[in-house]
Parts: sequence; structure tokens; C-alpha cells
Amino acid sequence: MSPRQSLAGAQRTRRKIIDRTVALASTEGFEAVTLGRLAGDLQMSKAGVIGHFGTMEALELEAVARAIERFTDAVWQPAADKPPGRERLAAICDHWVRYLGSDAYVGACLTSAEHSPSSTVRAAVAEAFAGWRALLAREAKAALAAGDLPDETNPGDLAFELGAIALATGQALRLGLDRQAKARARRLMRSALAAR
Amino acid sequence: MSPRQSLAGAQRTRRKIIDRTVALASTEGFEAVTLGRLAGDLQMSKAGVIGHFGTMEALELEAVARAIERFTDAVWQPAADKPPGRERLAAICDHWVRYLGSDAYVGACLTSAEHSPSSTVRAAVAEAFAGWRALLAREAKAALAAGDLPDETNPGDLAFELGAIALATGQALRLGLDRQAKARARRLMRSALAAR
DNA sequence: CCTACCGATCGGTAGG
DNA sequence: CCTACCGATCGGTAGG
Repeated sequence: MSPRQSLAGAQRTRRKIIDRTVALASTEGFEAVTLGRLAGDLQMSKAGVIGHFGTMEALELEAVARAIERFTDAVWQPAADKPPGRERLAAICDHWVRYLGSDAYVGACLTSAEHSPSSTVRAAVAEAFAGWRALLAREAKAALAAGDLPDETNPGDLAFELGAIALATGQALRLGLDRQAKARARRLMRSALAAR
Repeated sequence: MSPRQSLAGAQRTRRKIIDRTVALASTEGFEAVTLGRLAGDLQMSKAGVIGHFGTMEALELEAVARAIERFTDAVWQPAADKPPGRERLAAICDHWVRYLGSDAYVGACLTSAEHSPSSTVRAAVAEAFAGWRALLAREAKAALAAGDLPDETNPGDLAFELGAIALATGQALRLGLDRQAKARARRLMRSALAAR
């Protein structure tokens, strides 16, 4: 570890810092992410950590972006090749529930960032949730047009409901509220996608 | 304001501190609640504030209890006189959605406490959510026994779903995600209580 | 990437 | 209930 690293080396370090931030924020919330804590975990000086980002707010923003990327990779990507509509929606729900229970789950990172003192961070989180909900609503609309959902289905409501189930499942798993949470999520999502 | 107040005066002060904590935690999260901030807001010394509780953790626990009390007063109490079952469940949902959009709403206080460094605080929050969900499940069971819900209804799933909708609605209102959130919540809760 | 340092603020205590 | 103070830690900077 030389004091002046190569560009590639610096980028590797940078990535390590972001990944550690996401991991910490996911289990303990962003309140637990401090310069001192990161430096200790990564065996670096505080200056070495913050030097890559300038401010903690900038690091937090990068961590939020990384968490969104992880979510997309785990939930959207595996379903993206399916035809739009009900089938893709079902695949999304399937991977979503799996993701919620996996070690890779970093959803708590985003829900904790909701309370960030930085309005920029809060806006990034809000946009992520809104964007994802919009995508779900588009899929619901496509499914509706294809006749795969009952005529009276409200695409926005359906998107809202799927998001609500996922949010509550994440909370239940984090707090240890309900060992059946994942099974409930699967049943409720399936039921939401079925006729009423 | 005498240095040594009467017992009644001290209790009034104590309550003011707790109420201010709940208010702060509801809008900015518990991370934003510090001794210095409370002292400034209440025009007291830090020692005067913390003296009533001993530690910040104890104050946080009282604030969580107070938030639960407020929720119960706003959502359960107005429905408590209804007969158990579907009618009471519907009344609860009605007041619940109203509460989510009201100034009195302190739900964010509880969701922010989920990430508390204190396991005691986290346990108190978990118990509150679990207890409320259990109450809802009991109501659903009563409604089912009375024939007010379809035979295939899973009371636990129904309770989970209602909680999920409320959680997502609170998030949407806080983050300004969806101006229709309250209307969606009403529709989705009503639909959950109807036949499938 | 480090050491050395900064002012500000944290929760909390002593003593009255 | 206050003043006065404590050690620890916060995010961040200077300089190399």
C-alpha cells in the first residue's frame, strides 16, 4: 500500500469505501456511518477515506446510487428479458421477494436515508422509489392492455400495493416481526396480480 | 421558573421534553434529537433536560411509548366501541388513513427508531408493530367467524397487508412521492376487506 | 495515501 | 432547575 496509488488502485479503494458504507447503512442505518468507523473498518486514516469524496454527503449519495444499482441488478435485470406485462410483473415480484430475504439486501440503506439531514440525499431516495413505482405502473398498464388483468385494475394502485408489501416485508425481516413475512409477501403479491 | 420546581411543575416539564422529542423525531428522525437541540428548543440547559431521564436512551424509550399512545388514541380509541369484526376493522382503517395525513401523525418517529443503536428501543418498536398487527389479525378472525369475510381469508395476511399499505402511505406522504397516496390507501384497504 | 491538527458538538457529571 | 466542566468523537483541512 503506497501513499500515492495508481488510478486503478484509487478507484478500487473508492469502491471499497462505498460498498462498506452501503453494508453499514443497510444493517445499522446511515447514522452509524461515520468517518472514524469507516476508517477503522477499512484500516485507513479518516483523511484517506474522505479524500475520495470531499464530504460525507457526497459519499452518502454515492452509496444510495450503489444501493439502487444493486436492487436493479437483483430484481429488474433477471426479469428484463420477459415480455412486458403480467409475466414480467410476476417475474419481478418473484425476484423481489427472494432479494428481500437475501444477504445482498440493502433496502434498509435506502429507508434509513429517508431521514438524512441532507435534502439532496432525501431527494435521491424519493426519486428512486418514485421511478421504480412508475416502472411497475407501466408494466401493470401493459398487462391491462393485454387483457392479463381485470378491467377495473388501477395500475397506479397495483404498483403502490406491490411496493407496500415489499416495504413491510423488509421491515418485518429487519425487526424479526414475522417469520412468515416472505411467504405472506409471495401470497399477497400473487393475489394482487390475480383477478379480484 | 424557579430552580427547584414543584413535583407537578417538574412533571409538566418532563412531558414537554417528551413531546418535543416525539415531534422532532417524527419530522427529522431520532438522529436529529440531541441534548443540545432539545435544550435550545425548550430554552433549558442540557443538564435540565437530561436530568429528568438520566440517559438519552431512556428519553427515547419514553418518546416511543408516547408515540404509540398517540397512535392508539387516534386510530384504535374511536373504533373501540364498534362491535368486533369487519365493522370495527373498517372503522380502524378509516381513522388510520385520516391519521396518516394529519398533523398529529408521529409514525415517522417509530420508523426512525427502527435504526436506533439501542436494542431496547428497537425491541420496543418491534413489539409495538407486532402487537398492533396481532390486534388486526384478531379482528380479522372475528370478522371471518361472523361470515363477514370470504372463507379463504388468511387473517394474518390481511393484517400484514393493512399494515403494509399504511407503512407505504406514511412513506409516500413524508417523501412527497404520490399526492394520491391517501386515496390509494383508502381504496386498497377497502379492497382488502372485501371479497376476492 | 498519511500524520497532525482544527473547532464544534456529542452525552453526561459534579456540585449547588 | 442552573453553571461549569469532562473526555470522546464528529466532519474536515493543511501539508506533505
